[in-house]
Amino acid sequence: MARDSSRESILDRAVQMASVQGLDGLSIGGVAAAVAMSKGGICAHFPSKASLQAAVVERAAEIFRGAVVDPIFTRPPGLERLRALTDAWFVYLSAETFEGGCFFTNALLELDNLHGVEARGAVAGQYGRYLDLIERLAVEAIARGELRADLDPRRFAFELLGSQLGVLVWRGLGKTEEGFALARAASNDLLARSAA
Amino acid sequence: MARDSSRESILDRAVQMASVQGLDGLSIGGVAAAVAMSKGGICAHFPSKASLQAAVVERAAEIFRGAVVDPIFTRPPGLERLRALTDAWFVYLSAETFEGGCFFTNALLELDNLHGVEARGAVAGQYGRYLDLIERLAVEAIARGELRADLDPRRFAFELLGSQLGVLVWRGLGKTEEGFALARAASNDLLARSAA
DNA sequence: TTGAAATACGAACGTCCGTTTTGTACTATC
DNA sequence: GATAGTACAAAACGGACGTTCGTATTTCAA
Repeated sequence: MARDSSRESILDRAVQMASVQGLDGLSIGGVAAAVAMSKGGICAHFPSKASLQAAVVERAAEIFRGAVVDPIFTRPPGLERLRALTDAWFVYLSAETFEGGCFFTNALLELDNLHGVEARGAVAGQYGRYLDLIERLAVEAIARGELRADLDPRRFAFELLGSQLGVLVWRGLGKTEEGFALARAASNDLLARSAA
Repeated sequence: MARDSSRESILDRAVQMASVQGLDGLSIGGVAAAVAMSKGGICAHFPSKASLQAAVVERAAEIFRGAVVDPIFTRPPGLERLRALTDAWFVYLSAETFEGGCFFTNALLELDNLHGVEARGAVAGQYGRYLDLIERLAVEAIARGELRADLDPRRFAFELLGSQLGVLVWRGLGKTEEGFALARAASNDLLARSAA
């Protein structure tokens, strides 16, 4: 098997497993069994577990960007692009892009106290970029006069994220559909009362 | 050492460790070292890891009730009691009642895909009870005419929880104080626009 | 003082972990 | 067709895991 395709297939599987078991709970032996390889074969591509974790976070970021971030830039800037982001996130979750739900929220809350895991910084960095993106979209919508001028874009991002986090909790309770309904209602309400 | 005091000291330490490392990441050897006992000594009190996890969840629930739930019933029912709950939750988190943040949110998102862990149901049950409590407090406030009659108490609980979840994410990003400020603002805004 | 129960230690079991080393197919180049 | 290099398997390493068991210590009642 060609080097790159093998590496990619390992990574794709490892990302899914990490989203379920956690980034720290990921095991080389488990990944090896899942892709029908030996542990040694995995270690040939990733010299250490930490390097595998780092590559998994980077791959998960690519998947997230491809599913949620990149598509919205085909839409016109401002409120419409902001709405596209919220829609894309709900699709991203309901489509089970990651088997374990939201890879980055899981990883952030798993690792936030584990100072020994190298990938922790990368996860926090990706998460921060996502929140900055929401904030930036809000700023654009304000500048275009589509959202209230006195709106705090940081708080807007906080509240929008809150709806998404709520879905994840409802999902953990086995009430995913109710969670989506509540989150859509909350998001729409947030946008409505933020409108200029 | 007396049986009960030993068991309690093991549990108290195990709860803190589980809030940091995760309920699944908890190890008997680690707990043993933390309380300066042998692994065998731990196993004498908890015949299996699953039984330790179950006891940890139950102990964590007691701690949570003691810190957040019970105190609010000294306040008059309705809006005041509801405000007391939000305040108590912020204190509960900022006081690091659990070293790892919010034990139950961590555990819920850790275990929601791990169907093999027995404690998963107990965690979800406790979480559901908390959300039901918020909803019930909202219903009472509505009945007393303090919150809008057309308010959906379930959505109110969803949005209030969203603020609390947001703090946990901000905490994971190393911006705990900003998270508290945003959450307080969001919670106050939620209460203001829900007022009758 | 003796006997029994409670309590915890310490060693060992088998399994899985991450990692390293060795062996072996295949592939491409000369 | 010999050679070099890649891609992976297989096995072994020390260590940590959960669990079990035998034994020592303590506690208390008879």
